[in-house]
Amino acid sequence: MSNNLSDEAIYKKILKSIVERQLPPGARLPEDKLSEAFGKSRTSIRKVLQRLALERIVTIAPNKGAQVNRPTEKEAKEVLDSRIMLEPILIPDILKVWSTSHSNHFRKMVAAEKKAEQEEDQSALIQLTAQFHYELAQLSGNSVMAEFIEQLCYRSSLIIAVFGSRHSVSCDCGDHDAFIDILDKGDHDTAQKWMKHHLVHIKSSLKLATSDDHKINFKHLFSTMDEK
Amino acid sequence: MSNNLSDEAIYKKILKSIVERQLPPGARLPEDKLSEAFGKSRTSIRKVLQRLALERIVTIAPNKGAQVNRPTEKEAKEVLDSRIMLEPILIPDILKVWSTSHSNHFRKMVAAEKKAEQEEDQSALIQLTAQFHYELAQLSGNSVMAEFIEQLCYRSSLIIAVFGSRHSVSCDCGDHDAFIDILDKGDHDTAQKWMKHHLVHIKSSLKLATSDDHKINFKHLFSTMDEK
DNA sequence: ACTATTAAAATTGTATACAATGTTTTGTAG
DNA sequence: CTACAAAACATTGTATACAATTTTAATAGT
Repeated sequence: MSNNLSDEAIYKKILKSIVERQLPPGARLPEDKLSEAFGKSRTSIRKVLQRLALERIVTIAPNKGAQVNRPTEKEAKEVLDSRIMLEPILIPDILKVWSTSHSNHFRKMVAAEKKAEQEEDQSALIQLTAQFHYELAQLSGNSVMAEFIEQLCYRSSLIIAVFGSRHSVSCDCGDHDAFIDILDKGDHDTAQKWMKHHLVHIKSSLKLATSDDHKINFKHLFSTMDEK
Repeated sequence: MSNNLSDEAIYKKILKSIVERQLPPGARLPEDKLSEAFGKSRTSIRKVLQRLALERIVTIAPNKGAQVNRPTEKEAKEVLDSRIMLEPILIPDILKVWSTSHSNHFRKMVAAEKKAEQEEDQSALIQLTAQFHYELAQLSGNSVMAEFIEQLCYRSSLIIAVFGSRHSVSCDCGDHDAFIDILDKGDHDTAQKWMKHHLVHIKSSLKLATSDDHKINFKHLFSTMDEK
């Protein structure tokens, strides 16, 4: 493998592999192996892993090293709730700069999403779906907010990997086209409502335990198990 | 100095010094000196500095090392705009859990703010003002949002250090008392409006250059300078 | 065959060494 | 005295060494 990668390049490669689930939640990330794989010393790798840990993509346990973060239900709920709060607010600022060239750009992205869906290229689909959301956020002109949302999108990818049903991803993209239509019309209110519904839909597609599930009924569980 | 500090403890000490302006924007943070001061190797110090850099408290220029971030006007505007967008949204969730004990806790904090103001303890005042905002955010129950706001509060401290007028901080705290009254009444709408106004007021107290200032009129500048 | 204990291997935590780069000082010429 | 050049110094970048810890494997006893 190419031997002359910057820390930033290594960061992006690892992040991509995680977001696209080549490295699934729970996967261990030993410094040695990564060091060897990228042809750089452990020092550089540690730096990258620590960054990923601060971004909550990876967890580092003392003396046990890094592994891909396996989000809890609490985290899943909080991240999705955050997106539901934030992404709609940015729409007025997005519409202020929205132009035909933006419209074309995002339509191309949706086309790529559909292609990935048809070809069952899960990796590309996940990547493109997240990209749609954070590139949109960038249009708001507030890079502080945009970066925060970008981070939430990456975290969402992990959340869907853990709690998503089989349709959590693909359901998602079919709608993006309709959303661009709304933006083209310049309809603030409808666009905000659409975005909120879109994200609520993603959240509700997650298999989050209801409060009842916390008290597992062992009697019921084991009385029915010997039937199969 | 005590020799057995964890990385987290070092992080907090440096952050505190920056937020309270013992280390002002632009101050250099040489690894050697910090290493010596904390009695730990450069490795630990670097880790802490890199974390602070990701949080935008510090900037690291390649081969030049770390210095306390000196926010640009763009950054100042974006951080304050973000707070104006976010902090009011959390108020409904805060009110859901708001209780007498919370009320008492925050009133104590305001009392401490007033005391710091009287005693002209600038450091304590800055710290308490930020704390008021992010402890409030924590009450929302969404720790993802709360952490983000905490970070924005720390960054705001740097922004006020650079662009603040002399009253940017003290003006700020006189009002916090009135805000608790509103929360006690449980008035969603007024509380949200108050918070928005409060933050807009802080933003407008900053000495941000207007667009005209970008083209400096040197002729005018130097023709009037010899008068004094 | 199974568990507990111990030894071996692998992995992370921390310090340090040295190279690469940047900054300051010193010295010299004009 | 100033401007420029060169050397001395200081600082960061990266790799590596070794200690501390965890994980895995092997062994012994029931």
